[in-house]
Amino acid sequence: MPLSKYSNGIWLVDFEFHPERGVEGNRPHPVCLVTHELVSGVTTRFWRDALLQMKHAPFPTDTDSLCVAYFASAEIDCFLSLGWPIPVNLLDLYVEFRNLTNGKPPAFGAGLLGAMQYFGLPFLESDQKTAMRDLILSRGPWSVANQEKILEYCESDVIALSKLLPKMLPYIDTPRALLRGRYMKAVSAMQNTGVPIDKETLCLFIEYWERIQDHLIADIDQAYGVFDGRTFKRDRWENYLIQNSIPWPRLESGALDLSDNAFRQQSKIYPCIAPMRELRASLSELRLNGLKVGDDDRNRCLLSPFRARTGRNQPSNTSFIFGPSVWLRGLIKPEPGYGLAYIDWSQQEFGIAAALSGDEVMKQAYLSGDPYLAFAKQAGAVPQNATKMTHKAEREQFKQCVLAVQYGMGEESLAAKINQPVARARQLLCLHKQTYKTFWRWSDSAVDEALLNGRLWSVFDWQILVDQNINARSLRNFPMQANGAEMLRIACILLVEAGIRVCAPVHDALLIEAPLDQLDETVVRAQALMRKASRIVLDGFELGSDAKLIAYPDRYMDERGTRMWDAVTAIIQSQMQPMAPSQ
DNA sequence: TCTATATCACCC
DNA sequence: AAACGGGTGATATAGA
Repeated sequence: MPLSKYSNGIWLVDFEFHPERGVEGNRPHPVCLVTHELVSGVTTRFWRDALLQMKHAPFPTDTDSLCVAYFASAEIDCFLSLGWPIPVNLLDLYVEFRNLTNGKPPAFGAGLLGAMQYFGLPFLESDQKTAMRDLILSRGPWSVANQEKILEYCESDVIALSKLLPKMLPYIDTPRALLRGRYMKAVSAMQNTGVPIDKETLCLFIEYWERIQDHLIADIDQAYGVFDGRTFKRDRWENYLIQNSIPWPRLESGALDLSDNAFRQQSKIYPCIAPMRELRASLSELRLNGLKVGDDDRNRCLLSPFRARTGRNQPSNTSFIFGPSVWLRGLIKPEPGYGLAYIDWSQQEFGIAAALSGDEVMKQAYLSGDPYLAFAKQAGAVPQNATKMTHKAEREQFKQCVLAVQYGMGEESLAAKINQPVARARQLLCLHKQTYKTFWRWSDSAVDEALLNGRLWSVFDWQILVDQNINARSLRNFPMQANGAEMLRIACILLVEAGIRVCAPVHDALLIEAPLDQLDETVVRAQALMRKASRIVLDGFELGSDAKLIAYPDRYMDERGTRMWDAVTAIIQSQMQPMAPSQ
């Protein structure tokens, strides 16, 4: 990577910060900044009061300078909090270290400490780091001595970075690294925007959840007697089964199979099981206590970019509103005067597979607008004039077959999924192989490539290092998932840079926000940019998208969750009634 | 009583 | 060895 072109310097930066008022979900409150210019070797420290006086960063952030950080979205979050212009060129050594070691996890993790250790560089002990982090999170006020300690610590990270950069340079592919850096800026913008949440209802759910559970259990468990409070007891369930002479599937380990799947199977034969299945399904955890909602009622959390091996974001399920069950997405509600849109690419992985494999038949299926039905037609399983309505069952089976192929599923699992004999599943998989021969050659070649050369990579070179015993299903899936992640990153960059407020990325979808009078027009622009992102990743092949619009005062509602949402809100209503007079 | 593991549920 | 890709996280139970 040539650094000489950056005539205004190479600036290594690190902020220390804590969430505003200590509330997770709030924007960061910068405490201090240390910069180090690589060529001159000059290090400069800035405490918060100095930072607040500045209208822009205390170093050049134009096209002729390079800003370098470790997990740069955090640094950019601080830029946004301070209202500073964002650096044009951003290099994130965290992202590059993840890419360098992806698939072979470094002994000390992917943090700065892990990277330093990996390259044989000295570094601060991790317990010292923890102590310093706690000191910063305490939010002060700090004594002069402690301020000095915090600055010292911040500086030690910047100096570490200055040692790490030269070691990593030989492995860094500049244009791609800067593209990933651009994504980190978009990540920061999305984290800064966040998802608007109906906090009132959120608080009601948390407050009433145990009462709702007790209500449901009291109703149903009297016929079984297997609950101890809110806990389902396996041995009591076993007793119930013995007493009622009901056989039950077991796991490899000999334990009862208590999955919903087992309950579903047995419910068909023993209808008395059904109510217990319903109860267990509705009791599955609420998990809302960890949701990070700021004082302005917006869900903000670390999106954890590049955490997954395929390069996907991997935010915490409890912190992020898109983590828990879909019915809880009803908590997403636009602010007055605003609307939201959830835009997802249509059959993204199928489209990626078609385009990158160059399978013309598969591309044709994608372009038909209904790949699953098109597959059934191409395979000769339904007439050419078949529709979603006339051949619903066939379409569903061909759809499940397509999904099965994407995940590398075998015939037995597919058979179970579609509730058909294994022979039928085998036939479907055969039809896929016969219909999409070019795709299958491409898929085979990914496995060969990985085993031969030890790595696989996406179009912009997100790589995975592969050892001999990795399973072939992962390898076959990697090109689809990793390039899907690549496409999402490009879309985030394009939308954010176009000034669209992106609330969150969801693997193959984006949640965006706009004032109500601009919502329709913003969605049109966003969809155009998402098409553009697909062309960039797929060498001109275009993927379509579906948009679901939500206008204030409506809330987001996923059709899969409507039933549960209505049931829960009804119980809360009934529970609240007796309290009404006192309010 | 605390921790580790297995199992399960959920997301795309 | 398993045979559904990539994940996070809660809970029940076994074990220290």
